[in-house]
Amino acid sequence: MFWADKIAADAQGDQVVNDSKTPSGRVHVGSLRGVVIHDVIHRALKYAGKPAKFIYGVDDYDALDTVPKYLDQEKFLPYLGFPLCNVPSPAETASDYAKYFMGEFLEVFEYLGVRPEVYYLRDLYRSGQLNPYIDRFLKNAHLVREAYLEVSKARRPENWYPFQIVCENCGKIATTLVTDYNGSEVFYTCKPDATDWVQGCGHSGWVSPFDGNGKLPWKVEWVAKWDLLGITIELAGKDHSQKGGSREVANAICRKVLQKQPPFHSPYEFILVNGTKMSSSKGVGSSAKEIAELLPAELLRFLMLRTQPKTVINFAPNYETITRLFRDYDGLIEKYHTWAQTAEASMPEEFMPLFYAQLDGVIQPYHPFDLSTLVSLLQVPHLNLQQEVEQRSGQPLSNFDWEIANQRIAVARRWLEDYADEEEKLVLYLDQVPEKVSDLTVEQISYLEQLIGNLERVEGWQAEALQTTLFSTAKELQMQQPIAFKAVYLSFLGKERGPKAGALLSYLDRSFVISRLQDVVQSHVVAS
RNA sequence: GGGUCGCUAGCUCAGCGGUAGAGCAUUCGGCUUUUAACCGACUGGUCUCGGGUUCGAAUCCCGGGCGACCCA
Repeated sequence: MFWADKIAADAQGDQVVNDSKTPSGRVHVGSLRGVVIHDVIHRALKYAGKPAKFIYGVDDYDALDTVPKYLDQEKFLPYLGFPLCNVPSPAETASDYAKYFMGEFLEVFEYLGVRPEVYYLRDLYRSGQLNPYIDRFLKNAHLVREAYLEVSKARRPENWYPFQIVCENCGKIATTLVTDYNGSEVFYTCKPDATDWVQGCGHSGWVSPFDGNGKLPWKVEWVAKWDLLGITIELAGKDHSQKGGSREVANAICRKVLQKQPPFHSPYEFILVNGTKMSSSKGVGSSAKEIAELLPAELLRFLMLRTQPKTVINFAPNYETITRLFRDYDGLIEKYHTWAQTAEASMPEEFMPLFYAQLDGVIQPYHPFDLSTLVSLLQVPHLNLQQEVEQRSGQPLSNFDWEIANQRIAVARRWLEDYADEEEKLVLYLDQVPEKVSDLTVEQISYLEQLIGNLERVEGWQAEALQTTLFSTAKELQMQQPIAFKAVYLSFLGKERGPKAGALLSYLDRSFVISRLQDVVQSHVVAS
């Protein structure tokens, strides 16, 4: 059974699926894995006929702990340690920092057809909804300390309380330490040495912890959210899921203080780019937004779904990875199409990743056109792409087929522009003979010699005629066609393969083509 | 130093107690014009290693190696 359906099958009663994110900066594609996983679990629940809802929390009461390098350091450094919702927005399009970056992320949600109910922690705190939990955790601070000690071996002082006040004097939340609670107010100090990345102002005093004056530490806050919102399913990235890690601490707090079972949990793996973890602070890899601009939504979902949550996804936007992704997807579409015509009862499991990759839950078959071919065609000069696509498809294309084809053309074009490196692009050797021609065999050289003569005589200089000449010359010498074509490609591209040779030559001047071929033949004579 | 997850065909992955699978690549064959693109076929694996449990292990248990990550 597909992993999400398995989770759905085991669920009893009403389900609330939750996921959350701290909007501390630009979001990486790796963060989408959790989003898609939770979305699919939610869909699987509904598919299984179980009542379920999907909510998404924005942890905007967390502190700004670093200023991302793509932002104005001078402007944002003074806000280090502030709750994210109290930091100004980098642009006027949003009211504050948290909304700005979350807004970017939510655009990607929309693009991917992920539509959870989004809630902001600032609202939960300021509206007083979390007040009962704040009171309870403060009164049971000893149990929270116990959980930390038992699970993560972290010893907290006897007067440590699980709460952080937004300093009334300097506005920071990261630097304050609560050391007492009298049932309605806490005593806190904004400590200069609380963290090694920002200094507190030294202010201290009694203040109410309620109605947004501060926040619970996030492992505790997590538990409060679970209970307040009735969350029953929440997975977490592997980083939080370690033994003694934050999720386990939260589970222990949940059991000790609330005496309730924590939600269903299972860890999921990262998405690596070129073998390293994506980190938004290091700026390695591609942002969710950038990848969403490259890949159609279904393909991006498919990327995350075809691999089980516990397996690492290695994603690099190179030729190999990208074309394989599309090929696998299109292959499944065709297979599904064949299966759907004999339509039996339930969908085989192999189609589930495809099914859940759809935005609207309907798989609409189409006549696929290979992405790698489009990448090639786009690099052939003077080519009528639409016409070429139609011709090669071998059947009339429907409007939907064209929609998909045009989408793929856009992907191929963007990939060539933004991601392809020189090795992956077509490079014409205009000024010099490629070194690789030394690989040519005697047979291939004689083919080129013969070709020179035939090309000098060819009427006009059109792609079709040239293509015919290439073939007929091979036939004259009774050569295998691939061997002949390789000789041509090596002479102009330094590679054994290339786009349609006739079209390639037609773009070049006859005199250049002939003199190049003569140079190649000559160099071979000299070398041998 | 401790821990979590992973390791299956060249590559990407499925299988998770009952005779090792898919796609792609490779190879071979075809192609009087689909030549980075078509068609057909065949290859290809002591399932990371060593023990154990079992009638039977890729699948469960223990230990080693390697990789990714987390905590110190």
